[in-house]
Amino acid sequence: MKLNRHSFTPLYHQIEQTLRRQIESGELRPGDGLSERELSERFEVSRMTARQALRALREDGVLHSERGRGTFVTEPKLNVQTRQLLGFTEDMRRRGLKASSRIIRFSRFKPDEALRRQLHLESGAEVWEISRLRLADRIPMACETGFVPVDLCPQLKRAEVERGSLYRLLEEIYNIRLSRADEILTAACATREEADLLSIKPRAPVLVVQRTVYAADETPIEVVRSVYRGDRYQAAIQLKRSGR
Amino acid sequence: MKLNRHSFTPLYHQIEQTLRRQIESGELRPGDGLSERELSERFEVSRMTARQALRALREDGVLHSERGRGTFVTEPKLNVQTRQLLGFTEDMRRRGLKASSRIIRFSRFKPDEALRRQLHLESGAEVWEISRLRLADRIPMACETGFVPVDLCPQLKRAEVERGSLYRLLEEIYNIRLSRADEILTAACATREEADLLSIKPRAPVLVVQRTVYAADETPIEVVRSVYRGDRYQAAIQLKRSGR
DNA sequence: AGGTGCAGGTGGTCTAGCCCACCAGATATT
DNA sequence: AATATCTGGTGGGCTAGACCACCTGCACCT
Repeated sequence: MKLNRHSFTPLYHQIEQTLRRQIESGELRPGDGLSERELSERFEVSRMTARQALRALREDGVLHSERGRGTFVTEPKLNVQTRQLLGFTEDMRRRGLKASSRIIRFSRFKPDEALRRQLHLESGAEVWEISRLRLADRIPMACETGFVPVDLCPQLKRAEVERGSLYRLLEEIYNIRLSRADEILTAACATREEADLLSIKPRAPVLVVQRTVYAADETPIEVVRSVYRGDRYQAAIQLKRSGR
Repeated sequence: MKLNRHSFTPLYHQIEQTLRRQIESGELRPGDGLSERELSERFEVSRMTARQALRALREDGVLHSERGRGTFVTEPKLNVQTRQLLGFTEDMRRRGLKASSRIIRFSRFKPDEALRRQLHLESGAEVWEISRLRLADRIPMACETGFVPVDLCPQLKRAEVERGSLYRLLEEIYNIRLSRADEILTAACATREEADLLSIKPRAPVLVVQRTVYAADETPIEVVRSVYRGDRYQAAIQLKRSGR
C-alpha cells in the first residue's frame, strides 16, 4: 500500500479515501475487521495517523470500533438512511429511484433585500432563479425553486441545469466545494399551483424544505425551497446526544 | 487550572467540560481566542490532548479554528438552532417557550411483533405506553405517543412522567445514557382526534416525527411518534457534505 | 467437562517532541 | 508614505513511543 508522501492531501485523508474505496468496491465487506496497528504498518504511518483516518469513517458510520475487539466495517442500515447534503438527483439515486426534472422557470434577476442578505450579496449583484419540477421514476415528487449568485457561475446554461445535478455541476465545473447546509423542515398544505404540478389534490399535505448551502469558506452558495409530496417523501435524520 | 489525573474521565474530556462551563457562564465570550499551546500549558497536558478537547467543541460548533490565527468562541447563531436529540421539554426551553403536558394515556402492555422488534425485546416483555398532549406556553403544540421497555424503568410512575422530561428521568434516575436517535419526518393531515387535541382544523397539515432513541450500547430505549402542528413547529437541521 | 488464569491483541488515552503553511504586526527598506 | 521583509505565534499534520482496560481464545488444572 503506497501513499504519496509529497502530496498536498494529508496522509490520513489518503488512507481514509483508500478505505472508503475498498468498502465501496466490496474489497472490504460488512463485518470485516481492521486494526489501527495493522493499518499503521501497512501504510507505514504512525498509529495516531491511522487513527485519524479511522475517526472520519467512524463518524460517517462506515466503521465502528469496539474496545478490546477491533474496528469493523458496519453492516449497511436497512431502510433508514441518514439525511446528507445531497441534491435531488443524488438523493433519489440513493433511494433507488431515477431522477428527472422539468424546468419551470430559468432566469436571472436582482434579488430583493431578504434574499440578498441570505446570500451575503452586494446590492448590485444578480442571482439565477432555477425553478424545477422534480420527478422520481417519472412520478412528480417535488417542486424546487433555488437561487444561486450569478457571480459564482456566470456561464450557467439552461441546458446544463436541465441535464441533472446542480451540485455536481457546481463542484466539478465551477470548482466550488460544498461543505454544509442549514435546513428548515415544515409541514404545509399544497397551494393550487403546487398541487397541479405535483398531481395531488389541492390542500394535500406537503413537506417544505428550506435550505441554505454553504461552501467550505462559509460563503452561501444557494438558497432553495423544495416542496415535497407528503405521501411519497420522508426525511430521515440521525441525531446525537452531545454536549451536556 | 487543575485536572484530576486519577479520575476515570479522560483528561481531554475534563478540559472539554471546563471550557464548556466557562463558555456557558460567560467567562469566555463569543469571539474570545484560545490557543492549543496555551491550553496545554495551562492544564499541563500535551498539545495533542488539548487538541482533542478542542475537537469535540469544534464539532459541536461551540468553537471554530482558523489556521494561522487561532481558535475562537463562535458567535451564537441567531435563530437557527440545529436539531439535537432533545425531548420536548428541552426542545421548547431552547426555543424560549415553557413546556407542559397533559397525559392522555399511561399504561403497560405486551407490544405487538413490529414494536417488539423495533425495541429488540423478547416475546414476553412489556412496554410502557406514554401518550401525552404537549403544550408550549399553554398552547397545544404536539401529541406524542412513546413506548419504553418496562425492564428499563420498572418503577416508572404516572406522576413522574407528568412532571416533565422523560429523558432527564431516564438519564438521572434510571442511569441510562442516551446517545443517539434515528428520526423520520413526514408531512400529513391531522386526523380528527389529533385535530381535536391540538385545537386545529381536521385535515390541517401536521409534521409527523417518528423517532427511535438508542443508548450508548445501541440498545433501543424508546420508540416515539410525535405529531406537531404544522403552523407552529419547524425542525432545523444542519447537514454536512461528507464522504463523496 | 468445567472452570481458572494467563497471554496477546485491541482500541482509548497520553506524551514530548517535530516540521509546515499561514497570519499578523513590527521593522527595515525604498 | 508605501512596500518589502522578518519574526513570533497559530493551527494542521505527523512521529514513535508509552500505559491502561478490555476482550478473546487457549492451555492448564481441578
